[in-house]
Amino acid sequence: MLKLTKKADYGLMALKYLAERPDTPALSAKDIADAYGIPAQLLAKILQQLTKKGLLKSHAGMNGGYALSKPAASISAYEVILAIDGPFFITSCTKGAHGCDLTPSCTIKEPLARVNETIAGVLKSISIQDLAEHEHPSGQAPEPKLVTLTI
Amino acid sequence: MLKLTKKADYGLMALKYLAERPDTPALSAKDIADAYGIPAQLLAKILQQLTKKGLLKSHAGMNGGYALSKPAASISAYEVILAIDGPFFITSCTKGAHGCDLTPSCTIKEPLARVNETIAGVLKSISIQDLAEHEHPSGQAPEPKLVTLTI
DNA sequence: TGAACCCGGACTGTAACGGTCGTATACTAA
DNA sequence: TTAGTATACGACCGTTACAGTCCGGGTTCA
Ligand code: SF4
Ligand code: SF4
Repeated sequence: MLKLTKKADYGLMALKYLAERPDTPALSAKDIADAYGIPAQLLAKILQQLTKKGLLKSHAGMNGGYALSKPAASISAYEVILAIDGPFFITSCTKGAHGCDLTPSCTIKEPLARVNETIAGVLKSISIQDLAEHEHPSGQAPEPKLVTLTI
Repeated sequence: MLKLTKKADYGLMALKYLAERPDTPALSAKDIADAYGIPAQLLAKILQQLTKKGLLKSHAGMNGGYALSKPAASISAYEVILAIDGPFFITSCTKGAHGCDLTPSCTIKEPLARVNETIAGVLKSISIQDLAEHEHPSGQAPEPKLVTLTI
């Protein structure tokens, strides 16, 4: 419950890895997979999905691989999760697929939808660059962000 | 991914239902289940868990049932989820159970832990009373809350 | 006593997740 | 031109967690 998919997890790791090496033209899926110990074939598929959604640019052939299609600061964790796992909802009453059948009688779906929106806001406010820059050696506090929650 | 369990969902509904009827001594699991269309046996087990965690008080026998053990304002959604689904983590590297095996090489677990903490904060700031009072007929905005996020 | 209620474990079907395999395609360096 | 390196894509499968059911107990009260 309320757990991130490992695929999304891996995707974030890969993007961070790319963000830390902005000068390299492209990195192959195998390179990134080896760097962390992620199953290579699985990572490959994840990167393909990210490419299809426009977050990455791919290049086949020798010395090919993947590169960010946007600056790291303008890629949010939300986009990544969305691209990999599809639209995400805290509850099962999504209106899209087969939602729960007691939607009409339910009285908490509106409040929960706000919570959903809030969490999405949290994810949206985190960029890949935030992840890549997470080293604060001198101990100074990084940028704190504010999220508003309205029940 | 990132989806609330239906059990937790049902638990929140039940607590809200109880919070709206503070005068009744006790309500049986079947009563609440019938009110919404939740499978009765399933709800029963959920309420038992909540009782074991101290969020509810139970009373067996005729005219028995469940009642809140605390005022609705002091029960957070976080507690409910925690009681039903156990300690929740966004990632799989919990250190408790069988976490993912690439924890040592992973470079994003600390930032994600902060995100986890933030989401937990969101849940903690929502009380059952907030859910029960969600009717704003006159259209006035309800209490907005602030959550700080530090990457 | 018995009806109405709580308690708890065992059990099962289903679907999503994590991961693998195989093959087709694209590019490029030699 | 050809070999090698890479992406692209779909099919496949084992495991696990979730949602729900069943049943044999205990309690309380009328
Ligand atoms: S309708 Fe209510 S019970 Fe059903 S998934 Fe949505 S919030 Fe949960
Ligand atoms: S260690 Fe890294 S990859 Fe593994 S679960 Fe934690 S965050 Fe995800």
